[in-house]
Amino acid sequence: MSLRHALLGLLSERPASGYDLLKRFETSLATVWPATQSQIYTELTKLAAGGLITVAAEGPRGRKEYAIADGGLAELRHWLTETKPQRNTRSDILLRVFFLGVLKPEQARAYLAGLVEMSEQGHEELRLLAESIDWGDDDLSVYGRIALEYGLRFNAMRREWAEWAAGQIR
Amino acid sequence: MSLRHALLGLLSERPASGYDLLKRFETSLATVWPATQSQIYTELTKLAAGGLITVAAEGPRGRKEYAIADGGLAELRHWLTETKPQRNTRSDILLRVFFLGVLKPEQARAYLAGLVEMSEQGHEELRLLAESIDWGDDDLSVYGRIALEYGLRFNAMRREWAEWAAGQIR
DNA sequence: TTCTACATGTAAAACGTTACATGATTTC
DNA sequence: GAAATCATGTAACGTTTTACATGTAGAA
Repeated sequence: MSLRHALLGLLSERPASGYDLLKRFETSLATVWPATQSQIYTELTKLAAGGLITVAAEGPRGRKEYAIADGGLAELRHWLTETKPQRNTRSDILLRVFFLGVLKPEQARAYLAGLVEMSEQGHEELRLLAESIDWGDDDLSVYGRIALEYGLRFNAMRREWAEWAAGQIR
Repeated sequence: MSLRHALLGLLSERPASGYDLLKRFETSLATVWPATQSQIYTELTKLAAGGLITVAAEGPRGRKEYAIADGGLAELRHWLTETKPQRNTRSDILLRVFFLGVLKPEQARAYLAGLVEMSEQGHEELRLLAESIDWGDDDLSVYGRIALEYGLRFNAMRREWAEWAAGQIR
């Protein structure tokens, strides 16, 4: 049920239309919480029906600009402070590792080499993104920077691990 | 669609019943690919209907022992070598970080402190697990060890990151 | 005028979780 | 004989993905 919280979170920053939010999901949230257009519009309708957000303005082409309501902000804070994050996230990358024994050693190493490359690319993309942003000391900058740093460290860790792992296979 | 591959992977090691497989999902695969009893039994029926696995033996209490068929092994190898792993995994842990700005700084730091603790616990659990296993040099040992090492490094990385992040919040 | 971007909505299918339902064998 | 474990199956519900469907406004 985190999609609704992701939407509330984005709307807590500033009012936005479904279309605006979709763009945010495709960029900053893409690596953390992917969501489709279909899902976003459906959930916005439900949130508005529940009074957690309101239609603050209507624009051209049927544009509806949503704003977070007091109840929505309370729900967002409740989620952040009172509910525990899920520990288990599915990782098909790691799941595959368990079964590499059915492949020939060189195929298993090739898989791990692919992970090295994926991690390098991921790291580089984030590095460029970090460079392109003019970081201030507002909330978005501070927490955006923290999330981005996680990505950098994660990719570096995975790269080193995959290199080490390839060396374990004889 | 990775549940079917997880099942094929486990059955490639040795024949097993739905019940046996459920236990494997609750232990070794729990952190990587959680699955419920309901899901497992349903998928096994489908895999058997598709000829990717067979009922190799029947035991007491209606026990059905499944074995992987040639087609299933081919499908498993195809998945491992020809399909790309998903990059984006949802992380509600990281999603929350984006929105910590709606909390008071001390609440945000408390959240990150919780992540430090979670990572320490995760690390410790894996360390004990690693100690308790008698590692050989068979496939399962080699790849199981590699997957476990990932968990250790991941938890260490996350712990250090969360500590650093808490220091970024004024 | 044509293309691109803006903008929304719904339906069907696939996947995942929770709950219900049942019963046999083994162990104490 | 009771309790724990082994063992399977299905129904209802919620979430996610893919696909279909439609139309407007602005830019070139």
